[in-house]
Amino acid sequence: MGRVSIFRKGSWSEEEDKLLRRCVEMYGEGNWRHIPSRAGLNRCRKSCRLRWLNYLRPNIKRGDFALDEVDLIIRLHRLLGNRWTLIAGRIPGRTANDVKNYWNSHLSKKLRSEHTLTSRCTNKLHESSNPSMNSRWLRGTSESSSGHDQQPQREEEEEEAKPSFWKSLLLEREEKETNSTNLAVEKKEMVVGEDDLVVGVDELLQDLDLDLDMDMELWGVFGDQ
DNA sequence: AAGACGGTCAACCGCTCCTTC
DNA sequence: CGAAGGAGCGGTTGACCGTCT
Repeated sequence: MGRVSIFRKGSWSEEEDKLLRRCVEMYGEGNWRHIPSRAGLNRCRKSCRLRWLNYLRPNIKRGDFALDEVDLIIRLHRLLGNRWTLIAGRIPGRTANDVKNYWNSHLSKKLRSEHTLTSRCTNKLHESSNPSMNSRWLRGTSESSSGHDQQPQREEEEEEAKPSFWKSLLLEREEKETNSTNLAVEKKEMVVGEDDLVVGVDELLQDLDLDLDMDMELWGVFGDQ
């Protein structure tokens, strides 16, 4: 016999938002068990918490992710994996849900397509003295190239400044492709690109040293030293 | 113009971790 | 020390919206 939830589900109304915001401002965050009744909401505590954290909380940034934010997400994801709250904690105004959604809808796809394009790009890298400019994905236009190599577009955007991390990402991926795809190589790759990563996440390492030390040991990153 | 399709994002679900007793 | 309940997290879903055919 299935139990029917007594709580309301689905999208939040403005009135519910107002009640929740007022309640949290009055009683503070935490104690989510009591929030629904205090606010007069027919919502479960989880729903209230999520709504507050992802939508109502002050200083939440909305809209597109800036380039440096994307940069940070990629770097942190390489270090932390899918620990979205930790990643989001390093990006002011962004929630774990935001980061997770952005990763799933933008970055994972980009990295996947990059994965398939890497071998092609790699060949060009060896031919060219200015390798990173040849791949479409580096310009953020990694749509399918319909099976055959396209002529490099030489439009004005060709000379647009390219974030250096894309270059390093490509080179790191190349390294990875060349070596192999197993976990051992993943670990090695962490070491290869370590300088770059560590510079980008110094603060994180300070804040999370215990947590990360554990991760790094698990991944063998510091074990090689 | 309209239906199909794909992308995005808010919200839910189930699991794990943490705290308290 | 173990059990129970609460809190938090990541994965997944589904509705909505824009674009394509």
